[in-house]
Amino acid sequence: MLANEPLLPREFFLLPPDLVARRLLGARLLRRWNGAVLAGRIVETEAYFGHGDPAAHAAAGCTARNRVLWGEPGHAYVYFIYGLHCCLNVSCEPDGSAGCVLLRALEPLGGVAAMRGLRGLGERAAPHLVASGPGRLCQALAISRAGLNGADLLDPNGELLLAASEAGWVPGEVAVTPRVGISKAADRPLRFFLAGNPCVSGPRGPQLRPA
DNA sequence: ATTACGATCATCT
DNA sequence: GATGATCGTAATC
Repeated sequence: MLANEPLLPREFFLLPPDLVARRLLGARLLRRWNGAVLAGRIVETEAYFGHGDPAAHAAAGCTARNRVLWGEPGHAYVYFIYGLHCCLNVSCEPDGSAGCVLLRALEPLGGVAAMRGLRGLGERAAPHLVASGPGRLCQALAISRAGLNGADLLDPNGELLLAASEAGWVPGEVAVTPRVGISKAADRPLRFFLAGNPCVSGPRGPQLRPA
């Protein structure tokens, strides 16, 4: 059951988004769906700051779309983009600050057949096609704005939550690059991923120094 | 391997 | 009215 998983503590998300993004690598995202549990390891993240970050949605100030960013940390900010995709963020920083972390890719761990189905992939599709990329991640876990935007990811009874990595799991090297797909502040090194993991999306280099 | 483009719509100017 | 934290397909090198 999901309720037995060791969830991340709320304090984990009080830190600035770059630190949270870095530390979220290796953690697991769990989704209760249709009586099954879909699970994946977070292998790629991006940090967006609540202040001084023109690429962040929070730069527009508090609006109807992004208001969850200003609330309690550890909640889901889900938004619709390019007319057909959703992206999932985790709010961080204390109440009143709007930092967040975009979850960009998962390594599938459980419920993989269901995830392939949600993605419209064949049974033989490679794992790295299942949830690598923010839009693919949401499709693979049946995450949409309706229902999950604003959800508390630290509620053991919730449908979507963040669990610690397995006991004994050891993170490998972390790589850092500029963020993907943005036009403003495109030079800041705020994308983090597990070096060498095949489920990472997008460019894998050149890498900057590990944090 | 790399580049280009269309899909499609909520949100903001 | 323009833009966008993307993806899949197609074309070209």
